[in-house]
Amino acid sequence: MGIVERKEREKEQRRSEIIDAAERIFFSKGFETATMEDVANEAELSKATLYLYFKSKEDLHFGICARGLKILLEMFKKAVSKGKNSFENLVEIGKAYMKFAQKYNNYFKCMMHFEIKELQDMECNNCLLGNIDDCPLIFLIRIIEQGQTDKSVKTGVSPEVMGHLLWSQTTGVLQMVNTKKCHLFQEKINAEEIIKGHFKILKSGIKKK
Amino acid sequence: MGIVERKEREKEQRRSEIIDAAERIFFSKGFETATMEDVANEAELSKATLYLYFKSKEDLHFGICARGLKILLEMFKKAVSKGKNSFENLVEIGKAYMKFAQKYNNYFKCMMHFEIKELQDMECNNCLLGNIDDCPLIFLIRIIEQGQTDKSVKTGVSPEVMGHLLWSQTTGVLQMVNTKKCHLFQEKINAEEIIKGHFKILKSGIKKK
DNA sequence: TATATTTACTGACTATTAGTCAGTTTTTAA
DNA sequence: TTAAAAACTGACTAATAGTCAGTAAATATA
Repeated sequence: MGIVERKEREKEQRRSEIIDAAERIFFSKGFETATMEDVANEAELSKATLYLYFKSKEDLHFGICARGLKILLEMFKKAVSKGKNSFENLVEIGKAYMKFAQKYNNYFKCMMHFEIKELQDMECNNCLLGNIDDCPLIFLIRIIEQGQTDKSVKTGVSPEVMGHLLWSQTTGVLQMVNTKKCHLFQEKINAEEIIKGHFKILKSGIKKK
Repeated sequence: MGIVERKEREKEQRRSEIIDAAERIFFSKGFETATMEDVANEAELSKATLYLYFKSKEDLHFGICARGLKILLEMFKKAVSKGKNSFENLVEIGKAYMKFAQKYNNYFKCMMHFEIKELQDMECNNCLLGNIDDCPLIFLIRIIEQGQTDKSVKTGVSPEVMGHLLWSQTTGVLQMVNTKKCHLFQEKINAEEIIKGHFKILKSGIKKK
């Protein structure tokens, strides 16, 4: 009977509408300041209803992050069709991550904010990435594997280690650029320049030849 | 009259005792979970008294961070006496940061946690580093300047940009290693290896020659 | 069609905690 | 000895995450 399916669809729909509302509220007011009551009003539901769909504010926060990760993974997938070889694909992935942090900077901030929190409820106690099967980091590692196979990427560091490194280094840079704008302005440093420099360093290192 | 000086000393002392108590509580219970009441009990003062010394929980949190930054700067200063030239000093500074994040991982976490928060009270709305005159990042930039002068460090990227980059890249890596232990274990990756790889990449880049 | 059951939802509640303030105690000055 | 200033606190408020008993709506059953 199709009623069960329809109900499931509607349930998923509600869940999605709540995340929509949460995004509008969280993105405009900030995660700390926004309240579940705010989200409930925005979603035209009672607060208690939110708790039928999300077990905590944290869980709702994670719901938004999951969307962000999905977008990011799609961008990574598109990026790898651009390069001539795996090394260039890595560069493209880097650019994609950069673009994501700019274009979807609300999602990016959301994810950073979630990562650093002392999580209470989540099974996997400390890792956003670990909660998503098909995650950008795993995808990145696969490309590095390919690159080491087709000899376009340096060996000597395992794909897992290199993947975690590129990911965390780039995340660190984007975090600085995205969340510390005022500091950069004080120092009269331009975000573009930072990111250009990041790729430059990653490619050729800091020691003068 | 020495009474004024003594009073000032005692006031500073109290402030310091409160931070001591806050560290014990925050480090053991976590920043979110720990309450001002907990800190007050630990400091054997009333909660209201805490607010005579710190204008908010955030401000107290910042008090702990400031201690961490002070320790880190001292470690940076010690580190630069080790290398033969400025390039090697940079490597030593990197190692020092790494050691700091391990040995004083409570302070490190505290600082990361503070950085990501949506700050309300602080004058400089978004930057921990901007609140400290004599900060590790500025120190790092000075060493890069020296390195570019004595030709041991590559030019082409300004000291400010390179400093921000090395800082944020390394922070990103340490953040991953320090706050996502469980994820690393799942992937069977060792923290040492990550950090070794980080320096390797920073020095020579990722592209196979 | 009438009734029972399951599902979706909510108003009113509790518990917790950051931050405040009027007032007390202690120390210093006159 | 008394007045003034400084250090401190108990008892409070306001805000908000999370709960729960109960209502309303949709679906299944007879």
